[in-house]
Amino acid sequence: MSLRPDNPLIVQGDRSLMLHTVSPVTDSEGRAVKDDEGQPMLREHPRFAEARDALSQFAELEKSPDYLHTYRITPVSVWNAAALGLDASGIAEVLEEYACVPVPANVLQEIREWIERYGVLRIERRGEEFELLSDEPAALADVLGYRDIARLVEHDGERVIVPPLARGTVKQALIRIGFPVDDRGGYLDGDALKIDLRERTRSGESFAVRPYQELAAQGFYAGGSVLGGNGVVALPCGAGKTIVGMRVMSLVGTKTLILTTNTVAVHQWRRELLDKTELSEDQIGEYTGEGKSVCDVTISTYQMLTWRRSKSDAFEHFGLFSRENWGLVIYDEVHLLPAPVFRVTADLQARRRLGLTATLVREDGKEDEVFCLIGPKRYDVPWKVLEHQGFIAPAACIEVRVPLDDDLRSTYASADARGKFRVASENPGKNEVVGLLVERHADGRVLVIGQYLDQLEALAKRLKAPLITGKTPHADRQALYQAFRNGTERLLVVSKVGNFAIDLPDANVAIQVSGTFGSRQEEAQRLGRILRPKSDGSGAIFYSIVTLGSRDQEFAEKRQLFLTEQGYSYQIIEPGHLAEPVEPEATA
DNA sequence: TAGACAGGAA
DNA sequence: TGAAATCCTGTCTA
Repeated sequence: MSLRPDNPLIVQGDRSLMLHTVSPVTDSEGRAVKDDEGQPMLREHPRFAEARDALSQFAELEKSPDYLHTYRITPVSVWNAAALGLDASGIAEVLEEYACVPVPANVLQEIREWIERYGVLRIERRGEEFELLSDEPAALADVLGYRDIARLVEHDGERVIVPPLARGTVKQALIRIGFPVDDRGGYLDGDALKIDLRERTRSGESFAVRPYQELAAQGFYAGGSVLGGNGVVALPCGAGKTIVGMRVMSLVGTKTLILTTNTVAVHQWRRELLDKTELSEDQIGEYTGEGKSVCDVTISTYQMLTWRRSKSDAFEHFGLFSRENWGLVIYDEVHLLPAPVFRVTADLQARRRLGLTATLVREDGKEDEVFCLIGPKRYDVPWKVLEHQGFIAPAACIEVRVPLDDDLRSTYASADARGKFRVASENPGKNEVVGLLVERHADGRVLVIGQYLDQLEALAKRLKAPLITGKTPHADRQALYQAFRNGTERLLVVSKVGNFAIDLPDANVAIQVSGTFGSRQEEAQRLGRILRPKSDGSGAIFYSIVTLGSRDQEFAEKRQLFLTEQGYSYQIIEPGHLAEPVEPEATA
C-alpha cells in the first residue's frame, strides 16, 4: 500500500488509531492557505465523518481533543463487530481505506486472530446435553489446559460436556482467557403466550413499529434460530427501546420477565404494554416492594432480585426466575446490570435474553460479561442517523469554560485530587453563566442538571426555579414534571434523579453544571432528555459548564467520548461570548 | 390498612 | 477517586 497523505487515519502498532478531524485549506495550486496571523487555515477533514462512522463499528473512542481523535481496538469491540457479521478482511478494508500510511501488519494479524477466536469454540446441544466443540482440536485441548475451565466441564477424553447450569460460568471463564464462545445451545421455549401489537393504541393513536425497531427486533430474533435469541440492542434515549422489547415479545410469543432499574420504569413498561399490545391488565404484573404479583408478563427491578436480609443470607427473590416458565428475559438499561444479576444470569442461559441500552459502554469495564452472559450486540444505529431520519431531535452540544475565582484558586490548589474535582465542579462562577443561559433561552423549556445538592439549591434559589432531588416525594415530582409538560413551569433544576426515566418531550435546552467523574453514559442519558423530536421540528441545545483548566474540564472530556463517537461535536465558547445568540439547528 | 419514615445495601 | 439516589423491608402512627 502506498502513502495517501489526503487520508485522515493513522493505525499504530499498539492497535491505537489516530484520526485527524481537520485538514489544511489549500488553494487551487495545492498550497496551504494562511490566515491573517500566518497560521494555516483548517477545515473539517473531508473524510473525517465517514471514517468516524466506519471505525465506530469495531473500535472504541478513547480521547477526542479538537484535532486528533484516538480510538482503540479491543477484543470485545472486535467480537461485537464479528457477531454483527463483520469479518477480519472487512475491518482491514476499512483501516486501509482511510489510512494515510501503511497499516502495521501485526495489527491486522491480531485483529484476524481475535476475530477467528469468535466461533472457534461452540456450545451445541446434543440430545439432552450441551457439548463444547471446536473444529480445531488443538484449541479445545488448549483451553482444557486451564484448570478454571477443566473443573467446570466433564471431559471423557472424547467429548467435552457442559453441565446445563455451568453453561454461563463456562462462557465467563472462557472469555477471560480470550475465547468468546458461540453459544448455539438453543433455548427452552417457555410457556406460550400470544402477544399481539395493536395498530391503534388504547389511547387511540395509530401505532406502527418503526423500520429500525423492526430491524433491531429481527436482528435479535434471527427467525427463532439458535443464531439469535440472546444479545443487546443499543438505541438512543427516546428512540423507543420499549417498543423493540414489545416487538421481540410478540415474535417470541412466550411468558416474559422484564427487569428494570427502578419502580418508575416498572410502571412505564406496564403502561406502554397496556397501551400498545393486546395484553390485558391481569396479564401484566408488577413485582416490587409496592406489590408482588406474578403474571404472564412480570416486571421487576434489579434491586428486588438482589435483595437479601443480610450479607450472608441468600437472595430472597431469586425464586422469581423459576416461578414461571419464562421464555424471554428482558434486561432494561443493561449497562447498569449489577454484578449479582450477572451471577443469576449465568444460570439462565437456556432462556432467551434481550438487553436494551442507550450506551453499551460500562464504566466498570464489564462489557465482556454482558457479551458472554446476555449476548453480543445484535443491533445499533448511530444517533446521527436517527437524527437525520427525524426520529430524534437534532442537538448542538456546547461547552462553556468558566474560570475559577482567585480566592477559590488557592483552595483548589491545596486540595487533594477528589477535593479539586469538587471545588471545580461547584465553582460559583458557573451560576452566573447558568443565569445568562436561562435568560437567553427565555422561550425554551430548560432543564438544569447537576450532581451536588448544595450547588443545585443555590442555583434553584438564584433562578427562582423548583428543585427536584431524591428527597422530593414522588407525588411532588410528578406534579412538577406535569407542570413542565403543560408549560406552566418552563425551568426545572434536577439532581441525579433527572438521569433516568423522566419523559419530558418538550424540553429543548439542558444545562449541565456538574457530573459524575468521567461517566460517558451519564452524559448520554442527560443529552437523551432533550432528544425527543419537537412538534415544530426544531433542535435542542446541550450546555456543559466546566471550570477552565481544572480537573472538572479533564473529566468533562472523558464524559463526552461516547457522544463524540456518535458524531456529536462540542463547540467551546467563552462565557464572554454568551451575549451572542445561538440558534438551535433546524431539522434538515 | 395505608402512609411515612428509618436503616442498610451496593 | 465519591456523592447521591435508589430500593427493599420493617416498624410506627393514625
